[in-house]
Amino acid sequence: MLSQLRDLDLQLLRLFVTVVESGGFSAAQGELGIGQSTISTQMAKLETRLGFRLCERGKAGFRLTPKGEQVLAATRKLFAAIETFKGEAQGMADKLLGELRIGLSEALSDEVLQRIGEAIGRFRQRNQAVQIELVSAMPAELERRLLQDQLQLAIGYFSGSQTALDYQPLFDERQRLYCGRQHPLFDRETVAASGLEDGDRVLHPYRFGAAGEPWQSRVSSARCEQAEGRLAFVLSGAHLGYLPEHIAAPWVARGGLRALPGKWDFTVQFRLASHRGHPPSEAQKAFSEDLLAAFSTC
Amino acid sequence: MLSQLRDLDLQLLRLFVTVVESGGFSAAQGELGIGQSTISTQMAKLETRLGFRLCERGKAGFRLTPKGEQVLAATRKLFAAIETFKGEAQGMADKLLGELRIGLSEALSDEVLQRIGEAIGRFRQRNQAVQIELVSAMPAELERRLLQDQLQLAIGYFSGSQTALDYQPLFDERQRLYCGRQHPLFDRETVAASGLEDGDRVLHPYRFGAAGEPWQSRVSSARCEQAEGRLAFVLSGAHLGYLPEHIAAPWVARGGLRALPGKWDFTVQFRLASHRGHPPSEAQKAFSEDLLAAFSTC
DNA sequence: GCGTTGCTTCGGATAAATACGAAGTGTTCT
DNA sequence: AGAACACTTCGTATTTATCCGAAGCAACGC
Repeated sequence: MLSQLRDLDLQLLRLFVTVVESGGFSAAQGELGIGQSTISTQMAKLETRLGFRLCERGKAGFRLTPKGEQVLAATRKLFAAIETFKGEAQGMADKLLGELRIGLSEALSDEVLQRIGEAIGRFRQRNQAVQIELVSAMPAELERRLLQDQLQLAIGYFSGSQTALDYQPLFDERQRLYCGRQHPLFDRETVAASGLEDGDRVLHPYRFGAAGEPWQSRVSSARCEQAEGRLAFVLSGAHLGYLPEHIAAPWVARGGLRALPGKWDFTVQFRLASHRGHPPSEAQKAFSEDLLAAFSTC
Repeated sequence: MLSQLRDLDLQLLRLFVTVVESGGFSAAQGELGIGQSTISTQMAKLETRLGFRLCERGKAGFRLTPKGEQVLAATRKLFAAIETFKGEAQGMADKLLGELRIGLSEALSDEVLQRIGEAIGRFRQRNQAVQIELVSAMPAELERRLLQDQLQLAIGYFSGSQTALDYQPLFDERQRLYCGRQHPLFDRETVAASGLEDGDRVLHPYRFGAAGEPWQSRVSSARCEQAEGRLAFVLSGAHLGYLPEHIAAPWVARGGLRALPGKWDFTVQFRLASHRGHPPSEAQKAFSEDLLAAFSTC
């Protein structure tokens, strides 16, 4: 009646419930591990805060007052709510939350997509509720977005090594030099280096990594960043160009493309990039793990 | 992750919410009235207990972590539950609860029943949720049940004054001496005291209170506790007997009964009795008040 | 570079909660 | 009547919580 139940003391309520369950003050002292005088004081404090008596505990044993009954019920409800909260907080401790935006380079092979799918599968089996967004873009764009924290992770073949970014190797992709059916070199058994010098090559405006292309042409009147566009140039018969094997393979099978000898091949390393500056979220760390695991068997 | 959130500190959670609403530690120090170093310590404590970080508060302003968002939502739910509890406890403070068993003496007049009804009406307008039970029984039985705490209150004409019971006067009931049509005294204009001595009186085995009956007969071959039975004896014409006026009135009107002169009348006091030993419940006190108020205009 | 801001950490003062035991009260049991 | 029991009250000790200010750190803006 007096004070307006300032900051209801859970410990007092817990004590009250224990006392009720024990059926008396002195009976509860074992359960609570404190002396009965303390219990008496605490109960008195609780009753003062509430403004009414919770139990009769005179001569004739221990008995809840009607209000005591009501308070007991209300307290149990409250404790249930607290348990719920604790459960939620507890379950949250080792749960992955937040969102994850992942950039993917274009023209990934089926096998790579398969493995990325596997990584997502692994991740989804974790205790998580993460919003995942996949974004396809060219490598330079991916790096830009990483630096602006629009992406947390990106998979692609990245030119140099931006010091602000962290790279981890995922897999290698073989790039071969192709010519189309109409190209003069298409029917040649052997291809001399001199024969290549005059070739008009499709340029990739984006620099491949350290493992540079073994051949640079003098002439280059075509440029395209995307593999599809480069394929079109090569199919024209007017240009030579590097393509990933998995893009060219079906055309080679149909006789529309031919790979020049292996000595001009090179491999590009696809890597997983992230922003070095900010500490990664739990979700990001976990997904990176899952990605690396999925690609570990390459 | 470490400790299992031992006894979740509401104050810490309250602080957390305030900090979020203020949008930062130093911004919250005005709101909370404590220094920012304290806020920092408290937040760190909360985060330790939960096992994870709730917010980022470096250089670039204040921002909740995903888990922080979740905890914020869970905390608000918890606070709602606490408010509910406080509301219930608060509302209980001045609410009447429990049950009330009230004994009523038999053969109450319509007017008395009317007033008891009025008392119940008053009581029900209070802030209460009391289970009321009415029990009709003879006065001796009512007193016995009061002493055994089977009843909290009883209304009746009680013989002596049991020291263990507390009595409060409610109203007076006039008892008159009646004879039936067949009785020799029925047609006498005047009735001498000597004429009464031979009357065979219906005895009431239960003693009326201090205001004893002014006439005791020598002969008494009939006894009945209930007014109805005494009425039957008197109607027989063979017995004289005391009856409450309200019981006799309709028979007098029809010429079946006649009241002997007023000098033999006496009044019985109906009283409200309760067990002196146990302190009365709030509900009992309230109902007693309402009863006394209802009868105050007698 | 240098000051500002926002937070963290440390040490120490103060206030409050929590506890115990002894003494007291009132009831019940023998 | 006296012992036993259950609780209350009182005085006090000890632990714990709470808070402040000073110093330290890192990032940002100028």
